[in-house]
Amino acid sequence: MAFTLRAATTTTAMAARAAPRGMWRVFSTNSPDSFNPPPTAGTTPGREQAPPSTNLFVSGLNKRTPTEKLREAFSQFGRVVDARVVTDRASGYSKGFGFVRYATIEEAEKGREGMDGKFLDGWVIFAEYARPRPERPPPQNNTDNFNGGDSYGRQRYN
DNA sequence: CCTGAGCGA
Repeated sequence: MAFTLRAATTTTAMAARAAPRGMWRVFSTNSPDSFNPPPTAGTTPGREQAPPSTNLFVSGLNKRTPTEKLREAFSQFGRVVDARVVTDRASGYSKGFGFVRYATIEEAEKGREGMDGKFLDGWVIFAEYARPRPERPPPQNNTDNFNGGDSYGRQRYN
């Protein structure tokens, strides 16, 4: 009577290393009893979404995801005119988010609905409309910037 | 080389 010693193989954590850590942040958004939505604070300036445009803001990117990877990922839903992963100019590393510009707003909408919440390089990405932003930092001390001296950007406050 | 909310040189 000899029992075959079958070692309880270490079948632990077999998928724990197959997914990045940021993956679980999506599933950990449950509040047991702390369900208290602020009744008086329904609008948070800054967190609101931007109006539909051809420009998309993609966040949640893997910091190692290159621009071309972002482009070809969004190209499945439309014609990407321009794609860019924002990288820090000082170090050159990605900041974890980027921008994708489609040819039309229709394609941008399909791309947003098609890529929002999807996986890219093992990370759940979020796609939303990018806010209109000045191509240049806010006016500070432009003493020689009257109205016709736009030598850097084309967008002005008029 | 970084590990995570975020809107770009």
